[in-house]
Amino acid sequence: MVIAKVKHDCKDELNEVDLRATPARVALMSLLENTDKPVDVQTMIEYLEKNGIKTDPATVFRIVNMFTEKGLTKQVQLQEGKSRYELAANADHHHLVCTKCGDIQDISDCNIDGLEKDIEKKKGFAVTSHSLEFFGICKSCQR
Amino acid sequence: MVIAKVKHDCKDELNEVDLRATPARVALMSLLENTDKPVDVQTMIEYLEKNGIKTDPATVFRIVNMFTEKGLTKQVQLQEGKSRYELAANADHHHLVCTKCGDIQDISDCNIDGLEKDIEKKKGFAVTSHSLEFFGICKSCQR
DNA sequence: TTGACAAATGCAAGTAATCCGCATATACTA
DNA sequence: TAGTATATGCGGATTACTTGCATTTGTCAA
Repeated sequence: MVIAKVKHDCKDELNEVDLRATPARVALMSLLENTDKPVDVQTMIEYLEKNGIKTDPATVFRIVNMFTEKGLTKQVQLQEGKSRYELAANADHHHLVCTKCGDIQDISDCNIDGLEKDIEKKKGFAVTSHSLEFFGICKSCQR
Repeated sequence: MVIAKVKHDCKDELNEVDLRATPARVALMSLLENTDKPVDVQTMIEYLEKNGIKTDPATVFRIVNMFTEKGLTKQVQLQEGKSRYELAANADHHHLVCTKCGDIQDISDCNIDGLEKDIEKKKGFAVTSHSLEFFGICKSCQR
């Protein structure tokens, strides 16, 4: 059943958005489904290599751009000078970033929607997305 | 009096944080004081050149890093793959970024503080800062 | 099953943002 | 005004990311 779960085959998600199910894409979808924080490209490359899938950075960048364009993933920037990616389906949350150890936790229940509506009304600005991240020191780094 | 205002001399701010008042630093402080949206390094370089102040990118990066370290400025990232900087004294607001024309507007009155307190209580995470940005289409780009 | 073709990939080269070391220049201070 | 710590300029390096092109590979129809 674990197998069944993993093998539920990310191919379906890929086919749904008209993307061919190549080994690298399937593996990356699976990585994203089994990771609880946004993943950077370096980590993706290492994951692929560890799983015997030959690749190079250009391809991985193309893949995540394509995923994001097709709405499978969401690009997240946490002031690191690089991007991370998470499944769009799981993206209804925000992040707590520990500036000491780099750990990333999710938080939900932010009530930003009200603020968005306000903005639309007051500024005539059509909000399509927002980013909200908190930076600080996590529990364990506080000793 | 305009002169007086501009010449109120950013040197004071610089001296207060133990930074020497070099031409580039003074000019950049003045740029930041007279710009209503966060400024990127490219713009700073062009500004300095336009004002006859010879410089190079490494120096400007060093200056903004120093400014930020000393608390004069705040670094802002708007998903552009580069940083912008604004005066820390004016930083009690967030941004509306138009993904069509690139225009940036400020918004204030966000009430995030309550959420921050929640996080500290629930997660034991000591929040030191947060970033909140909205992306969408501005009034004029909507036609 | 297979063959054709569009779609992906690998590689090499290129760009943009940012940083670092070191020698020189310069703002402040006595 | 000289002395010194601090800034700067320059060259080179790094990292994230992109692009062009030739080759490979999913997919789908026969």
